[in-house]
Amino acid sequence: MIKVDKKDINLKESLFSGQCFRMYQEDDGTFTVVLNDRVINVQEDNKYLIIKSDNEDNLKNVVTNYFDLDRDYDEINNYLIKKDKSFEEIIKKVKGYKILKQDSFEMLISYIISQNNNVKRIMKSIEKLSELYGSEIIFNDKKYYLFPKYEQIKNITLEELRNVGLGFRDKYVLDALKKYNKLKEIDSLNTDGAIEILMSIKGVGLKVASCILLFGYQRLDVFPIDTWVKKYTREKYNVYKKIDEFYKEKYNPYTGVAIQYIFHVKRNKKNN
DNA sequence: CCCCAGGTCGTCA
DNA sequence: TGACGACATGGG
Repeated sequence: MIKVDKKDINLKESLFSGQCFRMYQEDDGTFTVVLNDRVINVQEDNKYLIIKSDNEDNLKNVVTNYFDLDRDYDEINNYLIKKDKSFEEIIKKVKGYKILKQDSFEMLISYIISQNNNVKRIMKSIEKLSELYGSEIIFNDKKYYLFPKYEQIKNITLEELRNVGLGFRDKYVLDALKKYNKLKEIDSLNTDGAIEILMSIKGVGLKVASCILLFGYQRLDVFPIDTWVKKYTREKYNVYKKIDEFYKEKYNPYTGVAIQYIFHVKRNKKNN
């Protein structure tokens, strides 16, 4: 077991905000999250995150990195407020929400699966894929399955993928695997170049590419425009077209964070 | 049964 | 460019 300073993170808001698909709230109020290479259970008090895991190697760094605890969100928030006064209200509502640093390959496949799909079924599909092809982890006497590594599914066939029940998205996943090696260029590319490479994968459009870059590559300037954000932009600013340019000018280089805040507020309102 | 899901593709004007 | 239906599957 380890303890880390939780800073100002709100665990539940960050985990259950649609960016992550491998989190579970336990009956005792703690959260279990399947990371890239291990399973963690997180309990929080006022000041600390108390972490247990099947693998305690380097655990403090792993957790600090995953929850991005070392990033100065105050600086980002102040920047957004300076750019747009209406963020004072928004930030009050989303305080503690952070963009998690998730695995890029997992995000690639997960967000391809997410298209025209609902969160429940997305989670189920990812769970199935992990069960069939990922590594098994035993933690607290329970079995968990890590999201498969590229090497574990690179030779998968369309027929095998059918068993996962991805619907029409299975051929998109296959194309992503085929083009996997090209994605290594992403780190050396600017935003537009990175988006272009991702969109060369069949089934990856602007929205999915943006999610992959924001959640899997921590490109905080990249922002997914979805139906919620479109609605908000229409209602608040009376803007219908070129929404991407509109926001980029307003909030770069933290447009991704800004749009996530807006999305998060909208979604919470719906869930009440 | 019909509707929808954090979209994208193919097609046609 | 822009609009529009199809797309697999399961939950409401």
